[in-house]
Amino acid sequence: MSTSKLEYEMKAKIIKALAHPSRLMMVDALSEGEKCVCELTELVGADISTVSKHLSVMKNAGIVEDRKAGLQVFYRLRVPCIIKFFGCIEAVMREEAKTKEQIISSVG
Amino acid sequence: MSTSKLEYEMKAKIIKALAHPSRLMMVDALSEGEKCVCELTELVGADISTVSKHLSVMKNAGIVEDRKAGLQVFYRLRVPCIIKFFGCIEAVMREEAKTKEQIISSVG
DNA sequence: GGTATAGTTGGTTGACTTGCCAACCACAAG
DNA sequence: CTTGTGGTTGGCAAGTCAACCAACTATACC
Repeated sequence: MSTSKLEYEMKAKIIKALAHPSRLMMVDALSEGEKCVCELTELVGADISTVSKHLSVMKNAGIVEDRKAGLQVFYRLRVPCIIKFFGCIEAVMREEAKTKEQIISSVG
Repeated sequence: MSTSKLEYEMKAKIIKALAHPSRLMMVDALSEGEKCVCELTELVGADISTVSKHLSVMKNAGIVEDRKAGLQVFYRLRVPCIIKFFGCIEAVMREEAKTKEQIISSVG
């Protein structure tokens, strides 16, 4: 089952949309439920225009969707499994920590 | 359980190392078992120096590890769960396809 | 030693990303 | 209709990334 080049490009676009500390922080927050831009802005501590752009990157990638309510815009995860993905990323980090430990103990 | 800014940065680094079509293609190939740089070069169809740099990005992020055997260097996945991650990315793509369908049928 | 092969590293160039400010749009409430 | 608030968009400066070529390292084999 060969995967086409176009498909890899689409996947890369989605993954790229997750590949930023502030965006990860927002996704983490959104895993608890929808949040307005103002809440996310306070959370990440950046300019609201910056946060808005981050959100539009993720929206464009299909990771989040929005809903306007009065003056506020609420964002939520469109595909909750994104959260599980983090488990594997943490596994990579644990592996790395383990390797570093071994290096340190072999030097010590 | 609040996650620190540093932790988000580390996770983002790992995710960023996956966020490229050629690198995804290589990870996919490596899920079948280790491959030498020459095989991966042929697979992605880029200059060998480009492929080598992609691999070093992933190695630096802890995604792959390498092993030298004679003239060749073999790379393999360090944390196989990376592959499962793709399942979720595909879910995002399916959701997106579904939404587009709805838009098209509502227009038609 | 000399030569060939497999990879890595350095350097350059063009393209993309990020973050902020400023300007703008949309809704709500006087 | 004006004013205020919440978001978005445009634009710029700084930084990062990707691809190739060229130069280099490392191993193998003669």
